[in-house]
Amino acid sequence: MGKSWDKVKKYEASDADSLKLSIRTTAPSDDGSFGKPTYLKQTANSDVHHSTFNDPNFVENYFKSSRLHFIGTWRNRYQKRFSNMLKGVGYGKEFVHSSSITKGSTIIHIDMDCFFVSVILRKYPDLLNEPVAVCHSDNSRGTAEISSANYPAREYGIRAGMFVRDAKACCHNLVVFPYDFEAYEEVADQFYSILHKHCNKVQAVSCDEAFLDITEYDDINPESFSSLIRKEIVETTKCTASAGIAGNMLMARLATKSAKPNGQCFIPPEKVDGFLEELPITSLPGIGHSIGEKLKAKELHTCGQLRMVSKVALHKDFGERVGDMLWSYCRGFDDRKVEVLKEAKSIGAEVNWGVRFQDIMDCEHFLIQLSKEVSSRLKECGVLARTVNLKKSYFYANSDKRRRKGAKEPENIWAVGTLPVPTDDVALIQRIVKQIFASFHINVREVRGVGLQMSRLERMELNRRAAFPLSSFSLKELESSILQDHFLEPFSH
DNA sequence: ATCCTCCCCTAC
DNA sequence: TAAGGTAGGGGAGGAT
Ligand SMILES: Nc1ccn([C@H]2C[C@H](O)[C@@H](COP(=O)(O)OP(=O)(O)OP(=O)(O)O)O2)c(=O)n1
Ligand SMILES: [Mg+2]
Ligand SMILES: [Mg+2]
Repeated sequence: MGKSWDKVKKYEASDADSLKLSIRTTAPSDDGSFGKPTYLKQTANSDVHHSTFNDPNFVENYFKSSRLHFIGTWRNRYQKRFSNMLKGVGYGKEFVHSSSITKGSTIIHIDMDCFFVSVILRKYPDLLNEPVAVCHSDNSRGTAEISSANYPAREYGIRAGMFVRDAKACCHNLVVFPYDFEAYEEVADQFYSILHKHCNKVQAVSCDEAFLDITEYDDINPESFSSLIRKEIVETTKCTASAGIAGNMLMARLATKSAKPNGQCFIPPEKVDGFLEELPITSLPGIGHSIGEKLKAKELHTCGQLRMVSKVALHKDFGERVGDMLWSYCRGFDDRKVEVLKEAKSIGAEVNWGVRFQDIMDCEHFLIQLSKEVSSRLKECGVLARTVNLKKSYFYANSDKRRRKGAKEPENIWAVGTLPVPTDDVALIQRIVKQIFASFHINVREVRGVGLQMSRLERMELNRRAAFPLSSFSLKELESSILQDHFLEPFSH
């Protein structure tokens, strides 16, 4: 608590006057727009086309178009839709089936091939062997991100996350389609219906990807079983999936990648070492850019090379858990269990695109939208939260210096408030959020992103909500107990 | 030792 | 034009 507070304080001390002024200042009165809603104003801060400036319903509309929001919120929709299938099955730890002791586990990992592209190409089968991507923009100078590229496109080096202009530079003939989130949702439903029909231990990784634990299915052949499932998926969805079969989740996942597209791969225990020997360490799940660079700096590239490094040395360089992971994964060891259900620890929403505030009113309007979003997500999950975290309120500190340096990295500021009672009430959340934001004392014109996260979650049915309805606490009471959490104290005015 | 806070990292 | 969200794991370093 102390640390984050220091940050707020420090910022205020370094730029106190202009910031205080900007908070007190409403819209400039000399442009004739005073009193108009911001989205009708023309101002110098409206330098993005679609932004909080010209859309009073920005959060909702933005989320409707955001692929990352679609991916990020998919799990909640899945858990609701498949709650029947998920309830009865335990948390994966409860008991060890006898066959896993005698012959080890059998895990299938299954993942749709170039998912977003496959879904749209159902309507354009002629393009199946042409380079195709899904992206918001088809502008060959655009900076929209490629979401998914099919395998012909990947031959040109096109990858998810690339700017469309770079993808077009790789392949002049790249065909770009827009998103169709409803269709992805539908296909994902069909995909999971099939998986749950065939297996009772399904761990959903994402809308196009899952682990199946078939250890208990003694009398089936894993490869035929996997084939059968893939066949049913392609017949039902008209999209192909690839699968990996192995003795643990790690090897099954790596097997899938090697089998793509539209294939499957079984890695028996005796083939594990050979499979890993030349595999780049960066292909291991959990090893991304940062750890990959560290390893590269040590001239470590393949899993085979990594095996030469002692566990002690890995602990020293990467910490205990990451060190253990590297040591185990490069040997093909992985003792994670397929887990059907995991309880959420936090629920939040954030926007870091198109955020442009002219004045404090815009900011508050935006915070109300975010609060509504989070409140309704808490309700959907049947969960109440005690901690409000107005986090990652990005802004360019002291604009000029930073921007001229070309440093696009925004700085963060955040503060936490703890409620005396867990809540999902939108009015209460709004109130607290507004207070926290007011305490930031930042120039709202510099804000480029806002996030609201709630944690310390409690399941609704375990909570004695009926006995203590929110209305039995006055807002004043709640606010004073939040103040005791002393994140507002130093700025109380 | 263990926990907590404030981050960074990773994956889709 | 363009939609850079979401959630969990875990490390460093300090508090207990
Ligand atoms: N950076 C990313 C990664 C993924 N996705 C979306 C689009 C993908 O179609 C979907 C599934 O992600 P995958 O990692 O499974 O990628 P694909 O299914 O597209 O390709 P692959 O055949 O490698 O699985 O998630 C995205 O929008 N942005
Ligand atoms: Mg996929
Ligand atoms: Mg996937």
